[in-house]
Amino acid sequence: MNVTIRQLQCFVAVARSRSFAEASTRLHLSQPALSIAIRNLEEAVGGKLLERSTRSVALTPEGTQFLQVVQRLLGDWERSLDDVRNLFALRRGKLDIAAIPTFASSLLPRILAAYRRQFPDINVTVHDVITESVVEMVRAGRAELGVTFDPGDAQDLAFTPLFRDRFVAVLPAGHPLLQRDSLRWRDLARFPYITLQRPSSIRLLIDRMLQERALELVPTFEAHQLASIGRMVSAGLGTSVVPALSSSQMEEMGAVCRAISAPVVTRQVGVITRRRHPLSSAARAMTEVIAHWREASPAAPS
Amino acid sequence: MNVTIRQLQCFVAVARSRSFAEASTRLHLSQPALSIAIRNLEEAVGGKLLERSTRSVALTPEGTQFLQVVQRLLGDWERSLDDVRNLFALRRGKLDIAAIPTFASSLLPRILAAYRRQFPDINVTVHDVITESVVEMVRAGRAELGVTFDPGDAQDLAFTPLFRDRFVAVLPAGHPLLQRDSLRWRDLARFPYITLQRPSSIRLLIDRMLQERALELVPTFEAHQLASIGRMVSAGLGTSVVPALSSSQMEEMGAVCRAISAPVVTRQVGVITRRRHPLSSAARAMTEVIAHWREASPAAPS
DNA sequence: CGATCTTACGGGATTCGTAAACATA
DNA sequence: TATGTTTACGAATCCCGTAAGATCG
Repeated sequence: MNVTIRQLQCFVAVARSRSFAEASTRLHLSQPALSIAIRNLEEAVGGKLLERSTRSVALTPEGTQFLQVVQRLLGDWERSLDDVRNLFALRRGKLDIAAIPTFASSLLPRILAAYRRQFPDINVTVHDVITESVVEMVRAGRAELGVTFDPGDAQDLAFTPLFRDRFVAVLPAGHPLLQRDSLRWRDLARFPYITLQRPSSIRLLIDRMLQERALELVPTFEAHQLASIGRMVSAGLGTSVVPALSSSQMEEMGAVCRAISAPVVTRQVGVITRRRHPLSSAARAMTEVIAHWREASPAAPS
Repeated sequence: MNVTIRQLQCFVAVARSRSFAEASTRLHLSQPALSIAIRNLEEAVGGKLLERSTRSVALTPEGTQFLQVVQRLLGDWERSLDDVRNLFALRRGKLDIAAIPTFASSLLPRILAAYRRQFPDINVTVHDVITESVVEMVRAGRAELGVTFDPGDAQDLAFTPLFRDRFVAVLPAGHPLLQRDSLRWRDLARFPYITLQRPSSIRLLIDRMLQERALELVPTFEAHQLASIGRMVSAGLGTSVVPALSSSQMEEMGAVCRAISAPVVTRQVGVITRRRHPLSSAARAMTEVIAHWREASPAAPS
């Protein structure tokens, strides 16, 4: 004795047109089928909702009251169904992405533009935060996708590699080392060295590498932001090493970047998501846009 | 591709227990049937609502949002269904009755008591108003039932007779006419006569009768209310003629009633309802209580 | 008598339950 | 391997449409 949404729609249609015949055509249903639908509904609610003679159809008082609430319910239902369908059809929705600043300010804008072209009605929020915060936000579910370095040991996170980001030297314009196309780490040791403060993940990575190779670069200046470093370098305070992702940002500030060989230090950049937490359609679409972009430019960073 | 209320209940059950197996027992359904129900629902909304592996069931972001609205919708639906069922089962509801004051203050209270014993949760409002207002209120739908005289010519009203109400003479205690058990109209002509003011329907009925019989009763006093007449009579100001329905009221005030013969003047009292406007269950139950009461006391008024 | 709702009945689709296959921790 | 979901399939149920019947204006 289960009531069906269709039965409610039938009831509303008959109540509105005050005629079984007219309502049945409007519902694309035969008259007898409509009769039975109403009968079953009345059986389910325990009484007559419509008083019908061969020449007239009238709502009972109970039917009048029921009609009000059913109309509201059906309206709510239609709207809800539409909402969730729009969500799946990517005609609506929102997406939170956390990304390290170097990525957020270099490659991400173009990806966002492509995404927006394809899904103009999805609201994307970018959180450009430090590596640790990217991981934390994805873990907490405050961002569905995160772009950062391989977290490696995280059991609850899935990592999809995008590319390897190399470290490059940054030098002020006119610096003597710029005579050469390619530098080695030890070349930098002869000049004042500017670096990010701990506990930046970039700083940690470089320190660990230097220690392993028994190299030494004594920081003369330290800063929090890559932008600050770029300004300090271009002001001639010294040299630095930054991810290639940020080289265009550096050069905008008047500094010059050079690849470093011997050894080539890279870090794996990719997309992290929560394991056992399915993605929204909007997020899945974003991963696909990213994958497509990655495919189109395999050697992504300059 | 029609969504069923059952499917929504299935979805909520699975989402709550995060297990198809547990939900299926709770829904009194086999596991496969539940699987298929969810699959069909997902097909209808256009995407996955639940991400399921053999060891875990998790809501997708769209599923999470959908769950919220579906829970609210189902709650509203259950409540609405309960409401209308209670209405039909006479466990809730309201009923407006319009009745002429003579009936409202004499026989109606006992009927209301019987009704309330049987349906204690139905809220009954009694409108004791003059005859014309009874008809008007029923016509306007402000009262489902009306107790009054036979309206006769009304096309849009149905009249169910209850009993014939006779007119009786009212006299002060110790009045000479009280020597006799039964009076005639012309006996009253020798005494001061108190009557209701026009256009009371009682007054009109009596006037018409008197005119037809070529009798004459000149009013010495006129009043609006039967209660006033009772007081005036018991104060010895004169005699009057009132419906037998109000005789107990008269006698409470110290007046004495006597039947009038030659001729016996009666009026048909009954229940009026709107034609082509079905009654609520509460109103139908009231008509049945009234009919039952009528059957139990065929010669209702004293 | 005519328009309209209801009942009767056969066909088709949907849904259900049992049993087997499948997948992951 | 063991638990839990999905697929396969036969059976029951439900729903629909056509045709005949009933009823009120």
